[in-house]
Amino acid sequence: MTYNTKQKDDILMRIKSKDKAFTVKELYDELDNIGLTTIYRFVDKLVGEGRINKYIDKSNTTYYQYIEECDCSHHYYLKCDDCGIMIHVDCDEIEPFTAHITKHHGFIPNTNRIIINGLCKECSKKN
Amino acid sequence: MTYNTKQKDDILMRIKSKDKAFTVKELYDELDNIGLTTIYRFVDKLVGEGRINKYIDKSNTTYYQYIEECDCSHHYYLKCDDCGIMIHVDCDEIEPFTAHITKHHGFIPNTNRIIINGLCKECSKKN
DNA sequence: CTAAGTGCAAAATGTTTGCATACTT
DNA sequence: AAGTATGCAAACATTTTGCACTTAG
Repeated sequence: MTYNTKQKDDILMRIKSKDKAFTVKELYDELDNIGLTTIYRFVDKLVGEGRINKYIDKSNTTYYQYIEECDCSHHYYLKCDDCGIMIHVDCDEIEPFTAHITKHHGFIPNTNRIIINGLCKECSKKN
Repeated sequence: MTYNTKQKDDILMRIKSKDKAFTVKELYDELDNIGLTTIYRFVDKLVGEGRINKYIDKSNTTYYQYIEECDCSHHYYLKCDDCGIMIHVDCDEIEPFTAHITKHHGFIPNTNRIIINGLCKECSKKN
């Protein structure tokens, strides 16, 4: 139903190796012998499967970020509005909050994709 | 330094009247005698000022959403991955969580822009 | 052998820029 | 009057599509 190819392997490996958000163009420049179209199609597929996040910044650039496949259901991301870094956090403190949302607001949070925007330690010092 | 114009008033009023995310095109179609460029420029400015959120969905459409100017520092949004609705919630339960992030992770959450993705009541019933 | 995937070139879409004109202060 | 803002048309960048070809199962 879906075939494994060298291209997909290469793209995914590259994506997994990144510790911060990336653009399609970046990926394209880093990978050899892989067409832009292929990257768009595969990246879209991963977004559809919820394996990577997609977002857009002020300057209208679209970024993607890989979502670690971890067994923990208590993780979230801290994304700095200033430098753009995305910090993966794994801690239980989010539990009471998500539990509250489910119970009182009837909303089921997707714990794989919780992103808290704000200022990271370094950037908050600078300002 | 910055002039008030009918166009800006019209656009802002329209934005404020919306209870869900909107696109630039939508705004353009609803407003009379305002150029697309003007809308892009003004909306970008609001994004820069942190008065509206900008995000992109799977189908590559860019959406904007007005951030209510409320004095409360305990609010957040619940955004449904399925139907796209964005629910504004104002409740204290988020406090311990954001306090934890500040204290233990040295990260200062922007409490105006916390968005929790997941499934709303209606959509979770459907699935 | 068949279904799925690839990649080019072309098309479509969305966004930004240059510039002359109009409006605010 | 001086500094901004507007809006058109053109330029630009990004993303998608059609299609012939290749590859995985």
